[in-house]
Amino acid sequence: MEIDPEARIDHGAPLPPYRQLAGILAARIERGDWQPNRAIPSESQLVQEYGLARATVRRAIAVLVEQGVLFVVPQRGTFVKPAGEV
Amino acid sequence: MEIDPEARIDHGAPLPPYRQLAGILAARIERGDWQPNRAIPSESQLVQEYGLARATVRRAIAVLVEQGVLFVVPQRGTFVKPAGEV
DNA sequence: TTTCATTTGTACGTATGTATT
DNA sequence: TAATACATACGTACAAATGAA
Repeated sequence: MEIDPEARIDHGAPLPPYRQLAGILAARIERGDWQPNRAIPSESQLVQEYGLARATVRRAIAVLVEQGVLFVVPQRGTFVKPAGEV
Repeated sequence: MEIDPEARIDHGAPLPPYRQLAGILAARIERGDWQPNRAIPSESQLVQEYGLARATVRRAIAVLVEQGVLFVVPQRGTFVKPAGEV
């Protein structure tokens, strides 16, 4: 997919921000920013880091959960899903 | 699941509105309010009919799309998915 | 035990974009 | 030229559960 983990959100791009963020986060996981079973930054932190609304951040996370890249534990955080099973 | 297709949204119930609506719409489809390949009411109409925010209505629809009960055609409407395949 | 901050879950209202009719 | 309908995004608010102080 060739996504730069250092990329910023481009509100003028054809790809909507929530998909851009999903790609960026996936690239950062791929690169090793966060290990399996470790939490990624909270939604609030991602909101500040990427300058997006929380709803947009949540949507990006939903995409990755759908893809099996992340899993969410209510009231605890969002974690990187281990490769083959748990 | 025994859901009354005539039910209204109860904001005090444990089940969140978006899930209540998903159940109600599923019950109405089951009952035959809308036939396969026919459009259900637009999001705006459902917003008015059930007194919910559009985001909530969309979420309920997303649940049914996920379950294979409905399918969305952008700019055209939301349709009842035929039973076995298309 | 109580309090407080953190984090995700849910919902509201509004605005703009895009494609179809 | 509108009107319609879905797509996306913003900001705000409150609830519930967790964990630390």
